[in-house]
Formats: sequence, structure tokens, C-alpha cells
Amino acid sequence: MYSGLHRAPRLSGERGQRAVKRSLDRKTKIALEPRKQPRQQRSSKVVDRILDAALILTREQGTKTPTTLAIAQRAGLSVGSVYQYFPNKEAILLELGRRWLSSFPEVIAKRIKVAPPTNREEFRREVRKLFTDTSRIYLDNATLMPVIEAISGNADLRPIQDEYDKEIIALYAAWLRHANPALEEKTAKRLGLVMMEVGHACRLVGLKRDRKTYDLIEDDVEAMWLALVTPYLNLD
Amino acid sequence: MYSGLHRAPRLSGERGQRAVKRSLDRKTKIALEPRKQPRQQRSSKVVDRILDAALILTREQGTKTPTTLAIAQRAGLSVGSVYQYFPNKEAILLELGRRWLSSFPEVIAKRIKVAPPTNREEFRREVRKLFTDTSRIYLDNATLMPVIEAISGNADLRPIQDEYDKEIIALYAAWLRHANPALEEKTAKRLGLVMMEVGHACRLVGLKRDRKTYDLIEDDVEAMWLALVTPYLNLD
DNA sequence: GACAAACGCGAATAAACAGTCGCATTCTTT
DNA sequence: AAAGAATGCGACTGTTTATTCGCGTTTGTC
Repeated sequence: MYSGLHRAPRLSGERGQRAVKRSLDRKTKIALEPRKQPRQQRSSKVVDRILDAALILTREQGTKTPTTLAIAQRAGLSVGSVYQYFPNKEAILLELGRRWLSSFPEVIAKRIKVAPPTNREEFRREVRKLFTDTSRIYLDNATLMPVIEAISGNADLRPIQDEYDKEIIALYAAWLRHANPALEEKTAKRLGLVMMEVGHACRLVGLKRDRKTYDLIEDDVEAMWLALVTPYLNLD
Repeated sequence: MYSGLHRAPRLSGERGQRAVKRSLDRKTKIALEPRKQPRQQRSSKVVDRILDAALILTREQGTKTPTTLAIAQRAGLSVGSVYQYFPNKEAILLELGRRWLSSFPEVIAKRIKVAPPTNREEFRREVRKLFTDTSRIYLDNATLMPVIEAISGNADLRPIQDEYDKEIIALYAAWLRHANPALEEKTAKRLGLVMMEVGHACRLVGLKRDRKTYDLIEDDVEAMWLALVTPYLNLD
């Protein structure tokens, strides 16, 4: 049975048919796309208000996703207005997370474009660069972290995150093979996975503490990354 | 306003009073304790059936907690019977997670009882032991992992997990200071935190893959732990 | 300033669930 | 075997919440 994104009330008669059809549409693809583009200036601000409200509420409530009513009220709107621009609740969360999620691949890809390192010292420098670049993504988006956690905790959004994760792992792997083309694809993927997991886990807890502790944890992560990855590179 | 564990229906009249009082009781402490001890043998088996059903369903549905009805049906019972032994749904999950959660401290504590290492080689061996011991907890309880994830994803159960986490961190820290008494408490705590997070994150993803990959990831984690911790020990 | 499109509203709908309670059945004990 | 305790049942209650839809209001355009 279909257990889709939302509890769409099933209407009676021909309307029932419409509702079911709509659900299927959503399931396949369009579900999380913005329902419409804002046409008047007033409304484009409304979208921002909704997004802001959702962000603030998610932060306030830990990782629990706020209700549509709460979001609407916080944004000074009615529920109906929210649904003018978002097809369902999860789309709001996803929209918030999307910029963060997508900035990751960009940053890693950039690190692959440079000339590959030729010795240990150069490699160490490259690790450090990849490292500080990815760290900046977390620091710049610190306020978004509760949303990211909410997304991974949401059964419907999880698959989408997994897609991004897969991409990120592939890019870490590509970065490793850029440094050492002889590295097996499978090994590179595994190391990429571990790099991602370790970085993510440590930075998430790091951001919940003070800045000084965050920086110390960052040093820890760098040491771990280096230890993880160096054995797999045949550099002198 | 109180937004406790469950949506207890508010009854009218004097019953309303009772319901509210019960809620408060739960909030304070007893909420997650078993409602009653089974007195007849038939019922102690029932508790197992409930636990089994909850485990299977949690595994089937990813990390989403199953409904009380689903648990009851799967256990071949009615909802009412479930509530004979568990005060609410989360208590079932918690009961499942508890053995795992509590076996962690035991295992780490055991590693502190031995004589502290005096040189790098001994220390490496101690790391490896702590490491394989904790790894075994994950391997032995692989089927429980979805439950553990569900617990961390549940707003009401999270605080309880956090308590266990705090204890685990403190124990890792104690282990480090056992190896190097000169280590600052604060530093030890941070390193403990990182050890725990890295171990947990990597092992969770490791268990989702094949056994061979799990073992390789384990080697990665060991290398990272060593790299993380060695600089803080003044051994020759 | 009039018309249509866009926007905004919020009561109403319906689905999903947690937890209860009075009655039925089974066990234990004497 | 009869009483009473424990257990089992499941229809029902109450709550929360996502989403809709028809109608009123604002805005942009000619």
C-alpha cells in the first residue's frame, strides 16, 4: 500500500479520484517542487518568511519538525498561504536544506581541479585545504544544522539526503584517486564514506559546543583524516 | 505547556483529573518503567513477544517506530494487552535499547581495571583491546541498530540516550587518564567524545554493509583512534 | 477605475494514532 | 470446583495534524 508523504484527506465521489491521482504524482517526482513561482513581489517575501519561520521553529524545538500551523503563524500567515508555495510540509524543510546539501559537491569538486600532489608534504597541504573548505560549510551554515538533523530523521526526506550523500562519497573517492590514480575504486569509496561520516559526526557535535572546542575537534578530525588516508597513497 | 510523552485523551469530569495527575507522574519519573511485573508464566512470554514484534517491525520500517496496533497484532495480541506491561509506546523501544545502552559502560570500565600501559607498544595493544571489545558490542547487537537509531530520532527518548552517552564519554575519558594521569580532564572529555562519535558513526554504516567491508572500516577506525589519542600520551 | 489574476484566509475534512475501560477468559489457589 | 486474581480483549475516545477549497482582498495592467 501507498504510504506517501502526507495524510491527504480522502474526499468522497469524484474528488476522491483527484486526490488519489495527485498523491501518485507526488510520489513519483514533483512532490517536493515548489507549487508555484511567486509572481508578485509581496509573495516572494512571503516565501522567505515561511522559510525563516520554519528555520527558527526547528531550532527552537530541537530536531522536531514544526507543524504547518506553527510555521504559518510564526510567519504571520494562514496555513492556506503556506500551501500556495509549498506542496507539503517536507518541501519546506528540504528547501532549507538544499543549499547546504548542494554546496558540498561544489566545494569538493573544486579541490579535484588542482594539480595532484607529488609528495607527502604537498598531500598534507591538500588534505588541509579540503578539510578547511568543508569545515567552512559547517561554520557558515551552523544555524541550519537542526534542519539537517530533522531531514535525516524524517523517513520521507531521508532518501533524498542519501542521494546527496552518495554524491559526496563519490567525490571524496574521486579526490583520493586524483591524488593516487592507482587506488582501487572500491577502497576509495570506502575511505570517502568514512571521511564523510567522521567529518559529519564530529562537526555536528562540535557546533553544539563553544567555538574553541569546535576548533580543537577540527584538529582532531584533521589528524584522523590524515591517518586514515595516508597509508593508501604511495607517496615518498 | 506540558507536551509529554503521549497524547493521553483528556476525559471529562473527575476522570479528567485522574488523567492529568497520571500524566504528571509519568513526566517526572515512572513514565518508562514497566507498568507491572508479570506474575503468571504466560504473561512473561507475552512481554517477550511484544519486544520481538517491536524489534522486527522497527527493522522492517527503517527507523520509524511502529504503531501500538502494529506491535500488538504482530505479537498476536490486542493493544490493551500491550498496555498491561508497558506504560506507553516509547517504553517498549527503550526496553529494547537498554541492554545495549548499558553494556557499553561495563565493557569500557573493564578496560580501566588493568595496569596502565608504560610504553607505546603496550598502549597500542590497549587501544586495540578497547577497540575490539566495543566493536563486539555492535556486532553482537547488529539487529538492534535500527532501534538505536529510532531511539536517537525520538524526541522523548533522546534525553535518556544522552545520559548514557555522557556516561560513555566519561568512561572513555577515564580510560585515557588511566593511561596518562597528567592528561587534562577537559581534553580527555573531548577526546572521549570524538572517540565515541567516530566509533558510533562508522560502525553504524559499517553494519549496513557486508561483513568484509565492516572489518575494513573497523581497521580504519582503529587507525583513526590511534592517531587521535597517541599525541596526548607522553610515552616514549 | 475596472477587470482578471494572484494572493491570502481559516473553517472544515479526514486520516492516523495513543491510550482507556469495562467486560470476557484463563489461571491459581484452596 | 469455586472464588478471586491476573490476563486478554478491542471498540471507543480524544487529540493532533496535514491538506483542501471556496470566498474575500489586493495587486498589476490596460
